[in-house]
Amino acid sequence: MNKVILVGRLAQDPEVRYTQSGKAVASFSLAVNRYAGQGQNSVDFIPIVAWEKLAETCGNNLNKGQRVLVDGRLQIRSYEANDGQKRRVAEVVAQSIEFLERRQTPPSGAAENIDVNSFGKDVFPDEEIPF
Amino acid sequence: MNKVILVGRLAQDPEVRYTQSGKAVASFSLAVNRYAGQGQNSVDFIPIVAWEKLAETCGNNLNKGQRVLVDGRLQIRSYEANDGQKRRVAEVVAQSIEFLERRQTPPSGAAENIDVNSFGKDVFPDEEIPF
Amino acid sequence: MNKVILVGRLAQDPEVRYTQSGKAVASFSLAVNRYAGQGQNSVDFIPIVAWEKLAETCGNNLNKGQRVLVDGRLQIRSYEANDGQKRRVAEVVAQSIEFLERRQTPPSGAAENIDVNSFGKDVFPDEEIPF
Amino acid sequence: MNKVILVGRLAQDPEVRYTQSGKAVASFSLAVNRYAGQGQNSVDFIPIVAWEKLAETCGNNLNKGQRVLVDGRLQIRSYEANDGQKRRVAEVVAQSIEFLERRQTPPSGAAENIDVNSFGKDVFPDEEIPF
DNA sequence: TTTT
DNA sequence: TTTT
Repeated sequence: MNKVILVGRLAQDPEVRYTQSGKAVASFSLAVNRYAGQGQNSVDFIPIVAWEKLAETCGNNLNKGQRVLVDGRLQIRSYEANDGQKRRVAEVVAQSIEFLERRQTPPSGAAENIDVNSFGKDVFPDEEIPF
Repeated sequence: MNKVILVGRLAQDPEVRYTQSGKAVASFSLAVNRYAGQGQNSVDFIPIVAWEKLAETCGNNLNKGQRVLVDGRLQIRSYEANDGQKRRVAEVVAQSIEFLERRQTPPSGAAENIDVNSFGKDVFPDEEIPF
Repeated sequence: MNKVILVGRLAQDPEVRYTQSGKAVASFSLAVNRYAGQGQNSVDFIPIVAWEKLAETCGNNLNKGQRVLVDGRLQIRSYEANDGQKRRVAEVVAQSIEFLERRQTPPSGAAENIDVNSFGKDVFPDEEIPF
Repeated sequence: MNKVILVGRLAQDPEVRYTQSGKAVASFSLAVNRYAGQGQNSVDFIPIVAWEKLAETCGNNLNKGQRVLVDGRLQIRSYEANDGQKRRVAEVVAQSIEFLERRQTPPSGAAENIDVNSFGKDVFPDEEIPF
């Protein structure tokens, strides 16, 4: 059991890249408000990653500022930093994303609440992420 | 909504420290197995933090290897590294912990499944964590 | 661990009643869309119950049609039906409710996304529910 | 979003039946302890349903008394009672089940913590359940 | 840095 | 109908 459920707003437009094997990967930062008691609210900026069809759905339908619900798992990934040091980064690998509002600037005919529940349910190994 | 639910085993005994204001903080790494398809299982080592009464319950009742269910929220914390650089670390702030098995080496009379659901439900601001 | 997380729309205005001891209880039915594959979507109407301050917040701020996120636990309650038979009903006891959109017909100055995370965290016994 | 996460013990051995179309369906009641404050613990007996491969895994590996974690969704199902009246029943449709302890009376070589995460992820319509 |  |  490794489950994460977040509601927040995209802090940026999703970036979609492709692995060498051709898999789409979307990544963005999610601003999640933290209720810290007496009017002292703060924010966590949480890195989100989505793969394959779900990645493309994100790229095509999500924009900075939009509110979403992300259902996924928390993953710790190791990478080599510029100074040659090994560092760890945590990110949420999205398994499904629910759109909680229509996009700010509707380009085509984006319906409210596109359900992507059927995409991206697969679990991926620590494949080469191109970023 | 910022919810994390994990089932895993303590990768180490909990360390309990105290803030300057006297609050207990327990921290440990949780080994969460990842089902990566065809017998290719791997692990995420996820940093867990608990506060106050829940921290003390952890210190008194948990040991390396024990399996627990952690219910909490995902938090990104900034700190200054040794080289003066600002770095971010993700950790799960436990709101409750369910013990899924009795401890390996029962010291007193530790019952199976001590329910700590009533402790530590509070949300803490980014207070000075002493580690 | 008994956790339920639902996103849906109120199928009706909340009804607020009071127990003999004076506790507020709100109840409503939540329409939760079910993604049933190939365009075959259906709905579950799930009974929600909220207590005390959270009940009052519901009564004052929620209306039929509004979309909310409910975080709670699943409870089975026994009652005696009109024909004298004992029957069981399942309901979700809300621990917190996040408003995912401003109300349809703003009466006062209802802000978007009122956070009620701090209310209603308590667990209630099977008290006499007045309905 | 319709998510339910429960930890409890099987109140009975799973019953496995088959629909007319040949799909396996397992059902059992899960005893979930409720922490009701001051030593006043009570229990919810929650109906669980599993389909197909997951149903068979349940039938072959689970017994009364075993502790499991159920991850699923809450579903309201209508049926016609013996007296001709329409009635509703709530049940949790399991999407995955994690075994939190080895079975009481190991028949073959049941390993601890068989991971069924890869089974039963599909969502089924309100198909004819044979019970 | 790591658990079974 | 019920688990530890």
